[in-house]
Amino acid sequence: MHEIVKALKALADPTRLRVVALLAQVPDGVCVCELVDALRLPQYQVSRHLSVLRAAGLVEGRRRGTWVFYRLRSGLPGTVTRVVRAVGEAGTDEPAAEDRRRLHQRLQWRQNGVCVVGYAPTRPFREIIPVRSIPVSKGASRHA
Amino acid sequence: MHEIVKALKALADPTRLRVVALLAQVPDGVCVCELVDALRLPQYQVSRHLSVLRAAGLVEGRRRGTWVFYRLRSGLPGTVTRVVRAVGEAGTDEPAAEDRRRLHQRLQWRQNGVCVVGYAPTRPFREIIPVRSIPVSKGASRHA
DNA sequence: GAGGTATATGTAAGTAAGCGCATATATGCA
DNA sequence: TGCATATATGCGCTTACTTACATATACCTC
Repeated sequence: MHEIVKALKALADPTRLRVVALLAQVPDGVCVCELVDALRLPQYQVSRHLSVLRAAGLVEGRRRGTWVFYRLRSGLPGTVTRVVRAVGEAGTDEPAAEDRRRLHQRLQWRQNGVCVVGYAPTRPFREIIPVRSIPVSKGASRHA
Repeated sequence: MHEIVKALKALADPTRLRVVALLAQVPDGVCVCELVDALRLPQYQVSRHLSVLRAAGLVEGRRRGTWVFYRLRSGLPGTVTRVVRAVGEAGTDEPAAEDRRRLHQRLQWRQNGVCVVGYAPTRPFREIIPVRSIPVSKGASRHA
């Protein structure tokens, strides 16, 4: 019961719902800067929300070089999984569609399946552009 | 999206989870005093939590004489329904079982399918006993 | 090591949520 | 009308959450 409450508390926030909806789109994981672009939120806010989700056991992050890729955790208790899945499918509605659009646009910039561009430095948000060229480091091509 | 956040916020509380798990047991509804006995919580707390769930659109209450019967609302958005259902099934674990046991014991006291006894006046909680005899009023036998 | 980029976090301020007590409202009955 | 029971709610207090800014940490490249 307590596990579920933790999960629900973590999910009971519009921004975190958006994050989960996006993560549900990319099973292999999304890096923070990609989320920043898709959500149009300041980086520290995205990180903070991710840490809440992580503390609740709903997501896990894996470092790959400078970047950290987050994805939904598998192997959660049945009830939690059902809730997360239901929430992930909430991407069927209005504003989530915009997030998804921006995310998929951003994913186009990946090289060898990994994120290689930063996020737009400051608000006001402008269209996403590649920031620098490929710093692909050792073993970068294994992920995704 | 906002509907879901409201629902999740309402569900993200251990007591309200217990309430929902109990309501999921009795589709026709449970009166407040029955919940008070099953949950072993002060009446004002149960009422308050029910009002939160009601404000979130998750439950509805119908008056029948002095009593108010609450039940899970039907016809919610798909995602919300899935979440509520998942949460309702959370009754599979530990402390929820005790709640269910007490609720079903309490439901035994019903006459013609309606609640006719009050709740144990004050804590410390003792075993549930009928408080007074049948005040069944007009049309009371239709419910449940 | 220096410098740059990506990500995380300490902290302070504003806001919301929960609890307890008392009390109000609503209904039934005499 | 008056009393009793069931339920709801206003209020103060405390605690938890959210945000924003600044800054720290981690990693890469040179």
